[in-house]
Amino acid sequence: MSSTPDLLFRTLADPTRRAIFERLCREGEQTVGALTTRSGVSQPAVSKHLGALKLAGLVRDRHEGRQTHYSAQPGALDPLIDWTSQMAGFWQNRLDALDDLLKRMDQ
Amino acid sequence: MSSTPDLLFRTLADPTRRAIFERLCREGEQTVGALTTRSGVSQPAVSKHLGALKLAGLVRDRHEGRQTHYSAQPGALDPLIDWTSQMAGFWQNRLDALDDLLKRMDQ
DNA sequence: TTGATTCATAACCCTACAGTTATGGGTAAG
DNA sequence: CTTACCCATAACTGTAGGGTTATGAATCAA
Repeated sequence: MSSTPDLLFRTLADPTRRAIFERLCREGEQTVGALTTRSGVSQPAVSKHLGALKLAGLVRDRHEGRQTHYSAQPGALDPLIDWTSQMAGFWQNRLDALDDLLKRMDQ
Repeated sequence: MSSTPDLLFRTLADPTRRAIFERLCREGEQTVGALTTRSGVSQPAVSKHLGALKLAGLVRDRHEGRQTHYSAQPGALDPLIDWTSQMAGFWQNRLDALDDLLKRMDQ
């Protein structure tokens, strides 16, 4: 059902890249120039990060004249949410099993 | 409230390390030797990954004789869950704002 | 047309880190 | 006591990838 979160984890692991994605989530659509401002890195670096984010399906790009607008892609984090709840579910199941065991030992 | 998910993302970005963590979640407590089996890498590599997972608070270790048992640490993924829902919340807010705008334009 | 602006790509450097083998400390077994 | 086993650490290597500068393609302005 849910696709592998591998690419998602690798893409979001870099702090600079994750910060760019967070800004797009918080403030909405941005041009590359706007994103470069206060990103702490050069414009080519930002472009590469945006390329990686796009490859992971985390952002969309929209060309308008000579500038490119990027925006966060809703739903792209779903595999991440699925994975975390699955992991959380596993130890929950074992806690339940332990609970059952204790109950059976009790009686 | 929620701590930075930076270390969590970096730690879970590696596929081998994430696979070890998944196994601990699915199958419960495991010794290093058991985890080395079918991990595809050497025992020292597994030990290093377990060290990294422990540093990120994702696993606990329990010493018993000459072997060390590792287990997934429940709740360690909470910052990750917080971060994702926060990001999801941001674009949800903007969708709501857009919705409001459209309603006001409509009347 | 010329010049300025915006972004993407190329080419390169350098560091972080995942992997390895070698080894030692601690514990159980003979 | 000696041997075998389990794990952690040290030391080293190779590579993936994030950073840079340089440059070109495309668009807008003068």
